[in-house]
Amino acid sequence: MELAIGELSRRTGVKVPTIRYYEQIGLLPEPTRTEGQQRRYGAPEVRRLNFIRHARELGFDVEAIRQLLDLTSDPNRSCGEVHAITRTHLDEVNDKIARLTALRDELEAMVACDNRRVSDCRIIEVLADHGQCQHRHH
Amino acid sequence: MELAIGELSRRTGVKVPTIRYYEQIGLLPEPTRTEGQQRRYGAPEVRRLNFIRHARELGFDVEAIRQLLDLTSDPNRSCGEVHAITRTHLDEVNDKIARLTALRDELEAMVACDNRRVSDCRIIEVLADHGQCQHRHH
DNA sequence: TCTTGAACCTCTAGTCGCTAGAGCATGTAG
DNA sequence: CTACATGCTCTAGCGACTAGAGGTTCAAGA
Repeated sequence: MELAIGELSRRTGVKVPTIRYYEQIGLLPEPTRTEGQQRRYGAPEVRRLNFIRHARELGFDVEAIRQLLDLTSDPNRSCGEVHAITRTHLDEVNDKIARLTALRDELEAMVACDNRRVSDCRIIEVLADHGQCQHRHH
Repeated sequence: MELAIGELSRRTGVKVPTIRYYEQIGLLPEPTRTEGQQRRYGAPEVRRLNFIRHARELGFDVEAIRQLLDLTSDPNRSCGEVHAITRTHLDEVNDKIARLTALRDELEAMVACDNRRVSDCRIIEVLADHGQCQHRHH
């Protein structure tokens, strides 16, 4: 399987310039090239790039992804190191889920209220109160 | 209540330069100033800034926040407009929750595996496989 | 009242993670 | 063997901050 960069892009949903950017910052290894210097990729790059995309969408920054990728590329390394990295994210992720769930409830309430007035919608209040730990529930 | 910018920062968790930046891009109104040109804020700014912070943390971009803020500042406007904005985000939010939940399960599995080898951890595989069938474009 | 220093001011420039465009080269399909 | 979609490099721009230089203000303590 020999994929041009455009085909890799199509299969992963990552834009062509972004793929080149990832190569530039060392997230993707330098691929083989044709005589005319065009990049050619294989199955491992598809997997790696899919991983990168999903990790990015889920809020991991490039440095964290780099660490995870480095760790897993050496399969003899102890899981404890991955533990340390993932642990940090686990709390964040749980926190995000909690707040997104609260937000979803509010958004659904707003979507349902449709013909009424904005003044009846509580989204602003609820969001503004969050950090205060004072929000009354409805 | 007359708050200096540093006090507003402490109460909202938004850094001082970020507050000035929000003013610059029009997310926060220009506040009153002292004789010596220092900004002074009141309760409404605390609320507004808290709203902005939480909305940002939950992934709303500045333009969306601006729209929500504009809409709600005119309480006679129909909820339908808010509906349109929130509706768009509702799908994204649900999608994020779903993928974060999947990630959390994987992270928890990894954290639990501790002493074993990275090769036993499935996070890379799971994340790499996620978008294989269908990807949503935002 | 005066002094001191933390906190304020403006302005410019840098960061991260892309994204777009110019201008030219390659490679595949007809 | 030619057309032209796709590829290449390079530079510059964007969103949303963040950091630093260099100077000013304000409030608390002597």
